[in-house]
Amino acid sequence: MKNVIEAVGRRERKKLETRFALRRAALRLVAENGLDRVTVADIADAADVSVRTFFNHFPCKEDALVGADLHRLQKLRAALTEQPPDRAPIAALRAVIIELAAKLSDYREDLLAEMRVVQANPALRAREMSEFAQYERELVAEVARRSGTDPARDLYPLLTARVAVSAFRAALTLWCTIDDPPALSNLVGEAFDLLEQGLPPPQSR
Amino acid sequence: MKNVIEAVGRRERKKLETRFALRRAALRLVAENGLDRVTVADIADAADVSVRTFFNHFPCKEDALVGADLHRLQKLRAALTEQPPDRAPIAALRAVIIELAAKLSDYREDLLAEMRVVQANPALRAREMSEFAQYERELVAEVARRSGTDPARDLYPLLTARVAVSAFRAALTLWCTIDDPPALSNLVGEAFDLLEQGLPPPQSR
DNA sequence: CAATTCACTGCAGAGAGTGCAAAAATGCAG
DNA sequence: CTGCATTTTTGCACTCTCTGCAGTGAATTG
Repeated sequence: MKNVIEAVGRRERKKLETRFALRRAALRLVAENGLDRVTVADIADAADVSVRTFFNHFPCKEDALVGADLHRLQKLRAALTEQPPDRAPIAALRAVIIELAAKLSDYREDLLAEMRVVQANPALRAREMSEFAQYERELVAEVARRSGTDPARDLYPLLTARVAVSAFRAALTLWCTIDDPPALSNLVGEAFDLLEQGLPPPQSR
Repeated sequence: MKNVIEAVGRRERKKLETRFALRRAALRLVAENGLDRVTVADIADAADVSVRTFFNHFPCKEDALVGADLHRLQKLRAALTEQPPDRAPIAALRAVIIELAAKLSDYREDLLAEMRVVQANPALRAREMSEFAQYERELVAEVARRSGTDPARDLYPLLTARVAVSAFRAALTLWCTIDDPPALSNLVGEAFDLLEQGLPPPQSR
């Protein structure tokens, strides 16, 4: 939840303001009372706008809480495309995901708050999962291109993309969960190390 | 969608009948018209029961279409617990998931139909994803136990469980997608082979 | 053949979400 | 500053989802 509002005109700025106000209010209320004990009317009231305005910004209550970031998604795929073509897909994925991780490091508190709310509500978990699924789908196509395989006939691209996202998710979860965590990028690196070693059991490390 | 109704009394049998009738009607109608052009009333009518009855069987419209199978979930975890303790977690996961795959082989047609509907509707995809997330959570705990690690401090169990589910999903997707596929168990085995080799790029295979 | 259990039903009501047209705020040219 | 176009916000009517409750009838039990 970035408060950094870098828009130009007042109109755009105000629009973003109400959007963030709604998002903030939604997160706060749901954290306090639980998803199904908060109505859209409550959220709109707390943000001091009408219910209709809420639905102008978000198609449904849940989207005010999880909000998929399409912009980031496209940038991720672009970054992957720009990786050197001789790099193995799993290595290329590692590089771009570590890059992404570096950008997230500043938002640990916000991510933590959001994660708590999401974890507590199955309906939100479902949304978050499908957000990650979007990432997977984008990456599958790119892995297929890089490796010259057909995702409709070969397991490799599907598996590799999904596994990479799993690594990111695992690192992110741990990073938000534990006290005094190492850098997110390091955790992501660790996860990819494990992957590239074929997930050896911890005893043999 | 198994028509195998193995219940005892007439009452139970009829209950299952209406449940399956609702499920069938829901799948058919949504396949034909799309999720948001089908109301619960439509589904109930098609299954010749009241709307209220629909909600006695399913908490929401979507659940009539994806239906998480808690029974299977518990059996999977139990199977994992019973694996020999000296087996590496990834190998134990492989074994139980291949076992699960074998049980699914008979239902390819039904799974395919369901998958088509699910793929076409983001809201259903989200639900399916969260169903898989349930699997992940069950498996995390068991991997942690087997490997003596703490899922709150170590990446290993989280990553391993999620990656195993990714392997299963990737195999399942491919199995339902391609014409004349190999046995699902073989695809799952292939996926785990790739994992245990650290996802080598296809050129080096 | 009672007595009980349980799936099913209808109804009333709260909440989610949409379409539409009017009102308010903003941006811009003269 | 002033009028005009654009965009955001708003209220209203409406459909659909989902829940609680009370009642009916068929299946089950003894």
